[in-house]
Amino acid sequence: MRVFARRGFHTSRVGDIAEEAGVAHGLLYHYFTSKDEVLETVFRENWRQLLDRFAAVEESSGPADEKLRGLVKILLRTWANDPDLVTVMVREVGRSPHLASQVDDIGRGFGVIQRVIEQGQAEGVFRAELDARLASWVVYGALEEVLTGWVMGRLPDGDEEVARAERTIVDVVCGGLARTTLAV
Amino acid sequence: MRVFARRGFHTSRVGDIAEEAGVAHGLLYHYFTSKDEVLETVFRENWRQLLDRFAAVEESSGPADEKLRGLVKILLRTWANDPDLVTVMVREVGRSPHLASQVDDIGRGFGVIQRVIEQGQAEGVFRAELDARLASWVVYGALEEVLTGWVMGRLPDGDEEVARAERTIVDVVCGGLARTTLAV
DNA sequence: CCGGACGTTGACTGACCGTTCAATCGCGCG
DNA sequence: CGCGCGATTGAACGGTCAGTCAACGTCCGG
Repeated sequence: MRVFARRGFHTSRVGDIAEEAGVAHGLLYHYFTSKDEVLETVFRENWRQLLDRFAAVEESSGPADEKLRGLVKILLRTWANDPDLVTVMVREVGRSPHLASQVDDIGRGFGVIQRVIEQGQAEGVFRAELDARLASWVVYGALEEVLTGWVMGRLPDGDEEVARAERTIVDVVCGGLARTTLAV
Repeated sequence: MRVFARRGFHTSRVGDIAEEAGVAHGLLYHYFTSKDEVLETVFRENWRQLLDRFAAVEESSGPADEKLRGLVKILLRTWANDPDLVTVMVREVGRSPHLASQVDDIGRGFGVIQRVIEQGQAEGVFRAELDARLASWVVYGALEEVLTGWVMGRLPDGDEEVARAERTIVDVVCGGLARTTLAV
């Protein structure tokens, strides 16, 4: 019943959504009260999955930098699996006046990143003088921008590219947070 | 004549823009052929300024990490000076089907960052094994996300905050790119 | 075979908004 | 003073689109 959503951007009209789903647009209003609710549902459902995977990484044992790598992987792999979905999430999520619940959910994502960073600081792996909250935004921003680049077709796509991006982001971010980096 | 633009987001209606400018909405069409052209003009004009300042930094003498710090400063200071403008740039620039010229201009911005990074690699200040192009996206993404956080009111604003953000971003980014980071 | 409950449809509506344009203003020049 | 022309206005238009609703199909239980 939500199959229709995982394809396509949500800048589209109600008619498009319905067509994608193979039903008349009127039918949408039996399941959702408004177009916005469709988007919200899709977003929430998928973001929740992402949060679950984030939580799993956070709760796993291991050093903070490995966890951070795990978080990066999750986001990039999601892209590889379902570009259209990522398009929606990245483009619509950072958007304007959305419901408080969505903001909360997004905040939870940042919270995970922030806590991992703080853990790293406590362990002495990451520099303690950095503002963990800001750093989490930096990390997320880096990820989102690369995803956006793919979505917009302005960065080359492909499996190797995803792997390369994963390496680059992890290197920069972990290196930047790290208390010490060995010269190569 | 463009005073009207530096206030407010461009998700607004033509009427709003005109009202902001203190003229009747019909008058807009003596100066611009369409609403989109207004946006494009505002964007181009301001982005050009930003590019000029970027270029100045790039051409200045000095180590790459200092230049990078300079670029970060430019973007964050722009925010401090004119939040509304940044709102427009950040929110509308990453957007979908815009003119090729705009894409080119944006690309030029990334180009500057990329070249500074490459310079750093050539100088041995930055790790050479990183993909400079991807890294430039990472850097820009980090900046944009923090700006977005301010725009959305989800990160605390204020002069000290801007300064703190500048430090955090520079630390993470330069540290991450750096060949060696000294333990603190 | 009937009835009604539920799923489904798509023509229709009402509002919004970008764009047009005929009418008006006001300023400078002869 | 008055003519003319660019600047300016805002009512009207047309298209688009989210949301409504009355009608129709289908399926099942009695």
